[in-house]
Amino acid sequence: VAKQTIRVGLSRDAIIDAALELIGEVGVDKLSMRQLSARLGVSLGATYRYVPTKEALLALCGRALYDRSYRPRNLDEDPLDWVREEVMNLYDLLREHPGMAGYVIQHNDLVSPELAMAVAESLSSVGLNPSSVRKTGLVLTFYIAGAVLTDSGTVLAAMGVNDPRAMVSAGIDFILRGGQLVPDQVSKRAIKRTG
Amino acid sequence: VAKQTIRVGLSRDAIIDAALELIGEVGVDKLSMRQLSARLGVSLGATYRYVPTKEALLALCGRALYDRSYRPRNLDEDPLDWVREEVMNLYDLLREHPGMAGYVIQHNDLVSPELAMAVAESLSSVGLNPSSVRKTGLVLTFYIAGAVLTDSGTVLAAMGVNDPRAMVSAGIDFILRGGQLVPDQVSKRAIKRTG
DNA sequence: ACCTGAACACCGTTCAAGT
DNA sequence: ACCTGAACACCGTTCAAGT
Repeated sequence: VAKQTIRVGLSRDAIIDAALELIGEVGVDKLSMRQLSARLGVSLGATYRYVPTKEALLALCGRALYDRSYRPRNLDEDPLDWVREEVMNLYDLLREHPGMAGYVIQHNDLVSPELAMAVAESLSSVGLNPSSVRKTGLVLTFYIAGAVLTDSGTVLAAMGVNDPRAMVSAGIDFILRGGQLVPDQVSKRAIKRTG
Repeated sequence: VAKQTIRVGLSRDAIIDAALELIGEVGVDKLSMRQLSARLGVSLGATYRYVPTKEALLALCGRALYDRSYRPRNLDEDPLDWVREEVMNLYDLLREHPGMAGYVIQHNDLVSPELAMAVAESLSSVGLNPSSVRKTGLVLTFYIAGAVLTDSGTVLAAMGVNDPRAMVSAGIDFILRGGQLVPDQVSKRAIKRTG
């Protein structure tokens, strides 16, 4: 039978985009290489030309999600505000792609180091000493991981909270301020920008 | 052919134990119902008599892990010490069962509510007001989730930490004390047991 | 060079059939 | 009642064959 092979112009980026789109609809668990190839209008083997394995594809998707959430900090921007916004961006994106959060954190070479770096940088630029940067950064990084990983909506609902996003953000402030137990004047002095 | 069916005495608990054992060896990803049945010396169908689905089995394993980590608090025990130990117990168990952490948190009806409850209870018994209990509890819960989920060893190594377990524990103290930014006398007053 | 589609070795799940 | 093992519908991955 005569059958012409159309030049599809497939690319790794196109595959990642389609994968994230599909994940947004059905979640990571139900993503299959066959379904993905079908959506791309391409045979199964074609997809495997650009992506060595499903695992690798998911890693690429995780990285893509982080890249999409990333916005460089403006020089005149408060570092802590910036961290807060970065985290909420990632939070929203991960929530739009069910199952990616769990995947992203288990392969923590993806976003964790960069996030931790950004957090540490912003903390030290706010005037904290190295020791405080380390400890606060540690707590903040794990807090973010937990808040972003856990379906915080469910957990927070169980705790009587009805606005997850606001509450997660409040938790960030809590940590950045060194905890609610701190008297006001202390936290203000510590958080106020130095420049 | 003559073939006798031996009474195996299979049970749900035996299946969970074997599953956790297997997970400890190969991780959640490579656990298969066939391999599990083989280890139990039982046919595939037999396992499905006691466990409706693989998903359900994993949920049961998550709960079993939490139950194993749980130790009731002694009346004369410092509530915060108890929380710290509980968390580290769970931390160790999850680390011994690769992939369970990610699973446990995604199905957060498993351990999160009880952990959050235990945390909140111990915080209020230490003398914090309801508002502080909520905020500290929130942060602590997500921190624990993150610390336990993330392969903290890798992340901490990237941050120049060489003893993950101690560092995770230190993070708990950091939160319980309301952060390192707190002057000593404040944290001591806040953390000192009331009784 | 790029793509197809059949094939392989596995899954999770079900269910008639055995004792 | 409890268990078996074959069958079904899917996977991820590979690779000869086509253009």
